[in-house]
Amino acid sequence: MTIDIHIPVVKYADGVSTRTASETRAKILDIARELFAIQGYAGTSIADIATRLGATKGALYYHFKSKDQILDALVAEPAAALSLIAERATKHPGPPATEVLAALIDLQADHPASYLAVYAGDPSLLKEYTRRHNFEEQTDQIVAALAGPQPEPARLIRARIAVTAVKEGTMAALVLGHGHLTADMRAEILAAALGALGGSA
Amino acid sequence: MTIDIHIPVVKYADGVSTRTASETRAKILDIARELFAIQGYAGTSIADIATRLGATKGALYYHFKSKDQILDALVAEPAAALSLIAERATKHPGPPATEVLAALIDLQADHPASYLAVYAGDPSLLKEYTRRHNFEEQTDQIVAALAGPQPEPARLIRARIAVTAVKEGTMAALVLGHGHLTADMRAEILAAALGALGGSA
DNA sequence: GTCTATATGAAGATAGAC
DNA sequence: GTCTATCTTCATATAGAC
Repeated sequence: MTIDIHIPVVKYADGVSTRTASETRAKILDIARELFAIQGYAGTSIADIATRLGATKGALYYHFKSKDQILDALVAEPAAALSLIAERATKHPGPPATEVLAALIDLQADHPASYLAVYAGDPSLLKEYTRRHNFEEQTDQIVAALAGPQPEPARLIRARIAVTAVKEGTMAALVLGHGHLTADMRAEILAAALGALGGSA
Repeated sequence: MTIDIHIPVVKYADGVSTRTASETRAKILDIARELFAIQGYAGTSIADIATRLGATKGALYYHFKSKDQILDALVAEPAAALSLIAERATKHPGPPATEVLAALIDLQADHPASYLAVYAGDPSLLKEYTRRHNFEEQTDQIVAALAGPQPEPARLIRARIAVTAVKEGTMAALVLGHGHLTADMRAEILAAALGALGGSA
């Protein structure tokens, strides 16, 4: 899950040599992603991140104004993607389940660590983040779309299970595959989710 | 999810009338269960719990020596039950999947809120609690037992999805049913999980 | 059993030197 | 861009009166 980044030393006109701010920023986000996933958002301190960065809190605050901002930066991209999936799923009357579930798999595969931390359900993160964005509602929309119009409770449950299945399955597959998701695995996860969703689709 | 408890006023020989310690203790655990589930372990303070209790932190510390102890008390029972399921699943060479998954459903239905908080994967809680107990290993054992001997990666993934399916499905069903799990729903969840698990069982 | 008051420490955040 | 030093807030936990 850790990404090796080659850090170039940049020469400025005035002769100051240093790592670029954007490189450091990216590194901070990598560390935060991992720690939030392991310890949760509330369970991770700025000091934790700074230590792993090999720097001090002061340095970190040069790059981010607050802990919230780190979270925002981390979550922004996958949040937008999830929002798009929810929107599409809701718009069309009966979107093929296969399509929606596949989109969820690909979303998570594209943003493994941050998606994991966000979507895996860290309560402290959800609580903090829901003040501005809205994950649960988007998930609910996707579940509702999968369940179809006027669903029985049983159908709703199965839809929710299917969504969770792609989440857990993709996460597990990424772990087994050291960060890479094979086409075979993707198909397998999709099949399992559809198996859970059951009849009609 | 909140349980209405009738609080008896106890008359002691010396004339002191008060709520019994065990009643208050139980109430504290109820509140902690709920808050931990919503905000996470790290995201919930002793003050939060005391406020909801309508008492002060000092009073709370009379009943529990530390925040850790509240967690321990909360988790002890479902943890023991999960441990038993894992043990049984591992012992018998090829335990019927239906049996194992049903046991998981019933476990969660019997301990909804605390099981939810424990098992739903609050990272801060996991981190804190894994120092003494071991949930992930037990889950892994159950997954391995479901997958069978020398499983392909795909089979492992499906087994993990099946376990997650009963977790999520039961939780969703309990929410829909206001805390009660009907036999129909139980069967539906089991079917969905088996559908995700796929061939052979 | 519950209260008030307080000790102690950790965490988020800022100021200003280098 | 990074450091040290410091401020502030909030959390866990304790002490002792009632």
